[in-house]
Amino acid sequence: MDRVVAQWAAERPDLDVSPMEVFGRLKRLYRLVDAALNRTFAEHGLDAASFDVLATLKRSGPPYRLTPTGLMQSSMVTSGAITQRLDRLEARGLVTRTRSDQDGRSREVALTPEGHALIDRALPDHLATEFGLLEGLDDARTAALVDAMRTLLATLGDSPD
Amino acid sequence: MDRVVAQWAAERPDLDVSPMEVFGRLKRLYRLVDAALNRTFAEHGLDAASFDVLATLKRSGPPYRLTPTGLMQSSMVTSGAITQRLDRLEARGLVTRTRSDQDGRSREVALTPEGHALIDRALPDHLATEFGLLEGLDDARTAALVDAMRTLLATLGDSPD
DNA sequence: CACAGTTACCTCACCGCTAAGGGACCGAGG
DNA sequence: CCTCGGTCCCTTAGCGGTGAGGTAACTGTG
Repeated sequence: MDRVVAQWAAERPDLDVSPMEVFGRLKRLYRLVDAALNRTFAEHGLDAASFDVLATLKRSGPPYRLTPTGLMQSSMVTSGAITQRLDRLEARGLVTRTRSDQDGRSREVALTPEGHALIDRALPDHLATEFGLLEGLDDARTAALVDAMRTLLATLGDSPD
Repeated sequence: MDRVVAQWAAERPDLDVSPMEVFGRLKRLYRLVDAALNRTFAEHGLDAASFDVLATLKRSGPPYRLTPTGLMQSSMVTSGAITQRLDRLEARGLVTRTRSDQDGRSREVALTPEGHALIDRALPDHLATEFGLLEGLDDARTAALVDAMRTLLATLGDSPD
């Protein structure tokens, strides 16, 4: 990224490209982190999308049931994407999908015992990977990073979750 | 994200999920930023992938020529993705693709006058959008953010660019 | 100079997501 | 009741990406 900024300074000295220091690194960091986390997911036969659903159900606590709409909101993807994720997880026997008693339009997605077991196995490994990535960052810098991201998220109107 | 961490504390109090404070926000921030930047790109008939290629060619300076391999390395995508991006840009007359004189396997991708004009129009708007996103972040926090990301990228073995 | 290995780019099958739209269902107001 | 707008989920076409593999061109070795 330093080289990118230097190139722009040579080619378009009239422009202030300093924001690229932030967003260029953000993109690069996201991609590398994503790849690193996916390697751990793959060890458990998962990918980020499947892990996301299982983890969301798990951390919702008993009775480990959510609607597709709830999962959609927590995942920042469209309803079509959730349908397909659930198709895959259901086919593997990791979740069940049943009609809601209260509302015939709604479905209830629940973790099966296999789903519970899988997320309980994968989660500690996932956290270990994340800890490993943070190894080089001392506590003060980590706190500063979280603080800055929290501020940016507020600017972007990040509501819940 | 605060709620996510609280949920895990209730459901799995044995696990330290503090890294999620970082990586959960990173993912969320990336997605929101990506969406915001894409809106600006769309105003110029572009998307992030096309902008990426045009900007890389532009900042490479005269003679504004790079090989597909060079573009691939700078973009962190596979060669197949670059081929398709170039297909689209070439069809729109924004770049040309010619055989290299020195190496018959290699191609030279160059900006056309239309490509130059488009990236020159889009870049200032793009930077304005980025400045807008950083509005709420003071200089010290911005510097801390860049510093932390730089450290993490080093951990992840980020080499050039 | 022949050949094996490497490099550069492209091709293709597949995958997950989006966006748009459809069907089933709910509930408030005539 | 019955209708009608709104909600919930699913379906589908299309898109951009990956990963594996193919072809053509270059290079170093004997």
